[in-house]
Amino acid sequence: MASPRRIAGPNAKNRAVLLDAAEKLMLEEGYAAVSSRRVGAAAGLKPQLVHYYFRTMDDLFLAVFRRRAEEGSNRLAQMLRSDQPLRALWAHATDARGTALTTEFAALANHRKEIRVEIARYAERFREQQAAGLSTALQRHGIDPATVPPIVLAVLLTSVSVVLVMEQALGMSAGHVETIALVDRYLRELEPERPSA
Amino acid sequence: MASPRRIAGPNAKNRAVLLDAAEKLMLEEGYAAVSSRRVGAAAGLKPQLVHYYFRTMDDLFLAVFRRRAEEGSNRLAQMLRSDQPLRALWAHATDARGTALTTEFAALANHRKEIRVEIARYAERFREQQAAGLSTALQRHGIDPATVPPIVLAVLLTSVSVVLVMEQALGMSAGHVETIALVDRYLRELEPERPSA
DNA sequence: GTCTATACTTCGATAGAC
DNA sequence: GTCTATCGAAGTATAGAC
Repeated sequence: MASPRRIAGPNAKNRAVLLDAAEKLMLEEGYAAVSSRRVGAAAGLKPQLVHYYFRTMDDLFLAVFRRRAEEGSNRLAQMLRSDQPLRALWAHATDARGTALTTEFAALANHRKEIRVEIARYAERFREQQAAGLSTALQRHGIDPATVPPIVLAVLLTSVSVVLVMEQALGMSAGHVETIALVDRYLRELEPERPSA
Repeated sequence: MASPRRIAGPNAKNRAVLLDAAEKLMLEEGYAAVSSRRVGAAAGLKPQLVHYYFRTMDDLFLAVFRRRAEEGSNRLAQMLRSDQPLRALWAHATDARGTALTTEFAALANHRKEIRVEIARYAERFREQQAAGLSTALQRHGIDPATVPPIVLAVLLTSVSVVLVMEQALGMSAGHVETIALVDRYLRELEPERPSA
């Protein structure tokens, strides 16, 4: 049975401030740095307010995730509508900030059940949507989807970009430029034209 | 200036017990669960003993890492000597336990500088060694290393296996069997024969 | 509706006892 | 050489004041 404690409504004034602070902390110092005290300090508020706006710390994490998830879905749809969807997807996937946050959430999810199911559900939906978009893009380029199934392409795209970003954060670079060169070569074959201005 | 406190020698009797407990905790509940109290309890020892055998918690993490790293290097050399090195590498990379521990260390490294540099150094060495092994393996199979540079293959191998294992832990599966099928197809082309008994 | 005083738990680490 | 008593800081969360 959950606590009967009163909690702020979804549009309360300091909610967004706390969400911003939590996301920033998470990105710069990892999810373990996201404590009520640290978030409060970063937002210029008393730590107890975190528990007024979000019942538990997990609620806070979920709220941060949902805000980004919604944005991510919209961005994906937009990229798939562009005239160079493959290039757009690759550019977005290798954007360090976004992918780093995703990785941090994946690590967090590993030992928080409630968060895990929500992230997994979102990620699966994202992948299916991505694969569907890749499928139409490949057809438009005259590629037979039987050679490399679009869903496999989606897995590869995610895998390579996630690991490149992770390793970059660690200060690693072995094989990075060569891998990126290979992807670029592949992209040039499939989407040769620069977008018309 | 470090503390003048006395610390046990490297072969003190409870050291290995604590290392085992820490590694197990890390694997099952994530690095955040590795506190002196939890490790002590899991090892059946007083929590303060953790600080006798390891000056700081970071020292403990590094000791766990080094033990596995050494084993990993040996295993890699052994796999590269086998008659089906590609298959051996892939099987090892997709082993959930080993890769999960690696990922946990990567997450930990993200916000602990000392640990980060050591992990990065090891990972770079591991990749170079892997690429060198892949290079000879490909030559033996008559593949031109210019098509797909061995170091890129090493990056791809790591990327795909890391992400598959991570997602599996989250309960995701979209595209997994298809991706594994593609890798298997590739492996069958390169290393068609079952090893002779 | 918004915020604070406060309780209770767990953390890493050290000084010093055996 | 091995272990324990103990400290101060930080963690989450609640009850209740404004």
